[in-house]
Amino acid sequence: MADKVTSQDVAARAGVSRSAVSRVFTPGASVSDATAKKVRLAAEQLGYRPNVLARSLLTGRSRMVGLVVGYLDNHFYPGLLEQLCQVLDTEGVNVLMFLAEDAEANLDQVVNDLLDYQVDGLVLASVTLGSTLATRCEAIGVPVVELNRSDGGQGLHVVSDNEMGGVMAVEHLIAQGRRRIGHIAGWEGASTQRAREAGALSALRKAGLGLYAREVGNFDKEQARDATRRMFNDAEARPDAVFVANDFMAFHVIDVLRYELGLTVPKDVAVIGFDDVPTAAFAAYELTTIRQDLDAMVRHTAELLMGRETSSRMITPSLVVRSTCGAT
Amino acid sequence: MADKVTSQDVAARAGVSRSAVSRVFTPGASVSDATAKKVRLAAEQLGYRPNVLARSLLTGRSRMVGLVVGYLDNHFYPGLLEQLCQVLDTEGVNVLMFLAEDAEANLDQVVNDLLDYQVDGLVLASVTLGSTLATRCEAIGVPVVELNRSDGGQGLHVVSDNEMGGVMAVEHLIAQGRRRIGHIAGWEGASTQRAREAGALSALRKAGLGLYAREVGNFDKEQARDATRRMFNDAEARPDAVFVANDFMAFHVIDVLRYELGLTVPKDVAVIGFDDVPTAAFAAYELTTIRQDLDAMVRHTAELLMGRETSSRMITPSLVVRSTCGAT
DNA sequence: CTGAAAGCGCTTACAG
DNA sequence: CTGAAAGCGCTTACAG
Repeated sequence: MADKVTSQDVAARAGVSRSAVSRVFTPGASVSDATAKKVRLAAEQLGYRPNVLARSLLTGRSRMVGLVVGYLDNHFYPGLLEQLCQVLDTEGVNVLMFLAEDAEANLDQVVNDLLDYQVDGLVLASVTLGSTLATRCEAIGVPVVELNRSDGGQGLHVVSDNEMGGVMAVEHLIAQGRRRIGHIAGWEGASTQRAREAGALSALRKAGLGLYAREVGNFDKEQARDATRRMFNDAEARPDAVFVANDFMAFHVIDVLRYELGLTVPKDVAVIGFDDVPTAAFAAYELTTIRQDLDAMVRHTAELLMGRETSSRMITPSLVVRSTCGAT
Repeated sequence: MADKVTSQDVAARAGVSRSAVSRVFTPGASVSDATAKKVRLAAEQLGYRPNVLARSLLTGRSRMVGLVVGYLDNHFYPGLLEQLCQVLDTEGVNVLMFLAEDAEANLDQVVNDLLDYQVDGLVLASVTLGSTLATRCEAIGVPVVELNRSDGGQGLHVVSDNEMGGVMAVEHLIAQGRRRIGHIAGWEGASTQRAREAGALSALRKAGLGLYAREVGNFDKEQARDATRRMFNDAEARPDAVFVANDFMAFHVIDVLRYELGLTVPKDVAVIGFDDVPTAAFAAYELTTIRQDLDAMVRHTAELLMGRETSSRMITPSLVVRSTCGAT
């Protein structure tokens, strides 16, 4: 194992000081062309690359952002991760990943770990920070942005206008002639869930309707299936439409409706989801859904992290019509 | 913004030296209970946490591993990422993410970036490193393991026995009575593709058959769809089965077969995929496939990174029978 | 433009 | 068990 080559080595070979070497690798520092040339040559020959960690110790900036995400099963999150990596890459910052499986449970532990790495910022996808830690992050000047969650009224958050999305979903169902509209909810602790449902309820109210049925799927595969079974077990009085709180659950809802209960979508029951993950466009589903503008969400998140923006934002979602909500 | 609290601050408050503070936070160092207690109390009160970056400078270990992955659309990779994060977390190491969209193109750049962060190891999921960089990584003692790719005969790699998988796939098709077997290939530059196809061919040969049709889908959604259209455009002479190089393409192949060409799966044509991603189990697909043992792959990768294992490994895949390959 | 010096926050032999 | 000292690899005022 070769010795690590340091700025000292490069300096020696180039016949300059370490300061000079450092300047050559610091954009905007003042070095003569001659010096720069000598240094770059020596660095090249030696295979020298600055140690980012050592630099961070001095500058106080690590050029890393911590991302904590609850789970990756819902393809919304890999998409988010992908976009975030790309956008941050253009800023020269990397993503330090953290999976908080049991979500809120050990989140404080996770965030502390991340903070120990001196991350320049934190993005919490679908998880919410306790106020103690939030205060601490603020104290040490680390911006934390909640993405797709907006519980703490305090901190920064970037979310879709989920309530508007709920309204759009139900209005579409009603426009298609549906009247017996059910809702399969996600985790009720999530602000996204509450807002989506609130929107749905207000659209129903406006139409002089109420929620025809309601079950909780907790954003979980099996629970969504069970919720569907319960909601449709009375063949006489079943809903003619269901607004599912996210696409991930909607696929399972459709599978149960079609392959277990023998119902036809959309003829017997219309289904609408939320997110517009890639699978929603698959011919086997052709899921009508409320699209979250991931691009705008991630872009604003990056601006917040970079400190070029300082306020939370609500992103406007849009209706994507596919075949699962055809007219009766 | 509060001043950062350092080990010096804690030492002062606890009335000990910085060395003592350091030892308290170094597992296995010798400190008296009394000292430890005083230090922990002071640290607690001050909200002190060791700076991992500073520590890394000394120890030469950053406790970060770089992961570069080509894309996340294929759900195989988010799954892999998830498992890797979990397993490495138990070792106290974090994952520094990097997306190499245009794959092999700027990979060297990406790897250099990662190396600048002093990562303790590198895992390349489905991408392959140029030999120059590979040598450099070896020189500086950074293990690099190729996961789900095994081109460089040199370095460490962890892959499924893809050839065996190809054999299993075709043997299953034959056992179901299929004889006109087509193959929709992935990217031919990938070792995984070549091995899977080689296995398929050898199983066909053994049965006295040849490949009935072949098209290239390049592991891409649209290309897979086009490949399917080309392969099935002659209604008289179409294959009665198709082995698709991965599940991600297989879903699109099935969609085209069913919804564009009006064929029935498996009655008209049997389909078998590779990977066993979660969507394969969805009722809308019920895709028969060759499962890669992600758990074993990730576990071995971690062992290699930790230096507890030193040799490459081939993991045995398994056949998962679902309804897309029913008998004729 | 350039170098000597101090210092980022921590760890680790070395004495005691 | 404990502290003083040196040092990890780099950057940044400060003089020149």
